[in-house]
Amino acid sequence: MDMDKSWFDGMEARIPRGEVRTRFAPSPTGYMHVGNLRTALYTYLLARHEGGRFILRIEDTDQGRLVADAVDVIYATMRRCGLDWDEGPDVGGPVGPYIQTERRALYKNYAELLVEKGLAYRCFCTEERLAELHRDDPNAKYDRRCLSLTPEEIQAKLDAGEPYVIRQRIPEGCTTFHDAVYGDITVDNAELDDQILLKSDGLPTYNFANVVDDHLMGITHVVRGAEYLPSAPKYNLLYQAFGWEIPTYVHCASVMFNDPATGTVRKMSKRHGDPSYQDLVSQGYLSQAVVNYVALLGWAPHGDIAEQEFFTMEQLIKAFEIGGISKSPSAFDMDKLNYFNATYLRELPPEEFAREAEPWIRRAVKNERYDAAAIAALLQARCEKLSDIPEKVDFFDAPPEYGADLFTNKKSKTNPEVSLEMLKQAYPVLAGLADWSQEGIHGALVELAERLGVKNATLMWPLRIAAAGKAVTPGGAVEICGILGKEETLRRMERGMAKLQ
RNA sequence: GGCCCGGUGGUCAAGCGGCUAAGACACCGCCCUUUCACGGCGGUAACACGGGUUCGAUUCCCGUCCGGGUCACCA
Repeated sequence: MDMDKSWFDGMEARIPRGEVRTRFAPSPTGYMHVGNLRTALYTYLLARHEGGRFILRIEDTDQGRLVADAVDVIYATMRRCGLDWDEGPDVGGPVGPYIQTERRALYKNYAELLVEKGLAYRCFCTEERLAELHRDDPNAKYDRRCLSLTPEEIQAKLDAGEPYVIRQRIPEGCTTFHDAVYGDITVDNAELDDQILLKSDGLPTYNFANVVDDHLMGITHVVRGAEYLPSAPKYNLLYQAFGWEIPTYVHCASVMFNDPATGTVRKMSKRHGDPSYQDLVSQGYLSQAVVNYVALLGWAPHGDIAEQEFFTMEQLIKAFEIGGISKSPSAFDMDKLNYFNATYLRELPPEEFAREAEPWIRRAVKNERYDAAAIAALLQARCEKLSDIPEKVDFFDAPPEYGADLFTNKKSKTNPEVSLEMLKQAYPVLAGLADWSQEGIHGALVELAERLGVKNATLMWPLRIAAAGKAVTPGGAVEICGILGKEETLRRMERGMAKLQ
């Protein structure tokens, strides 16, 4: 079993030292969970805060779950969120390749190394036998049958071409694992299974690939979800087996989903239809808003900025500290995301908001005569997300059928009779108006209201109802009429008056 | 079920032995107003429970309860 170990020295020599290095290591599933996004963000922020490097690694060792173009989804998501990486599959780097399937020979070498040291062993048990074991006792761990195979028996099976996996031999005793957020966690090794390191297809399991890659890539801080906490002690055992330095682990509590429909809270999952990052974007949420909100889900700033909620990426980088990460799970709250999104939307320069809003406006307003930018101006303070838009502006193209009862509004002191009178008075004024700008319309109407001795609302309400046919509209009578144009406004007023005759 | 982790208002959360226990979202009220929003002002609402430790516990320890996570040739 003499093997050439020159590869080992070669790999070890490439490991970068002396800088903080973090990595985001998603598996390409085709979408990004909000929880994953948060992990990516924290990982990124930690590296940037420390002036270190942020690495992207693709964990595609599950051949049964390959999804086409999934890597592109990861790239696109991270770019849109402002998470730029220093090393990765596309940009390369000193410790590549950065895709696990392109590193397969490596894992095998390292697994064999452990076998040689007596810290791992080949297991020829079939999946059927393992299933049987499990059937007898659902909680059963592997019974180590293959641990007692003699060298001759092993060689014979190897020669016969029997498939096998490589398992780590878990020693007796207890293992204490240290986490930067949770502190020391100790478990009895008896709780741990002789975990599989190398699968029978020659690819590594997640746990093994993680340790090997994190080591070889010089990762100093591993940020990941708290769902990995129970298996974390196994990592120590692996690092110890290799004699490698253990990186700093930073576990983050999971993101739960607060479902307003059912009023229940549960772990966020695609399966339940909980929104992924892509879903949010397609619903008209801004990436910066999502990133800002998600940053605060499980982390809080400290010191004199403890009350700050709105952060640019630069500010997050400056403020981010491991000490601010919380230990308890937090619920993703749509209401709060809406608040963040609405705020970001409102703070956009009007032209930029108009650009974002136009496609959504045009879903409902096909008539090009109606100016999208003018409509957008009405919308900016009135929507929480872009997808709110179409239903708010549908009346421009098609005023709905409405009843005369809409003309009654107590606060505006209107009823059908008053409304008819107001429309009759306003009609000639507007018909004769030369300046059909919002200023012009506003001036003429305010003047008319004064002349008639009624409050502005008494005149404006019936006009707005006639123009839009809806009780609630973005913008008031002046703005709506301005966009509709004189001709269409007068036509709708006629229709309104007809209803009131 | 075993093991691991957690528990401040409905939600996100500050607090890290001594506070009238911040702030934000949501909710309610008032103001502004050309409907609705935006904006401004104000309000309701919390330390899961029981033992310790201490002059003093939301803060430290233990138990209970509750919640979550994890027990794959998936990551």
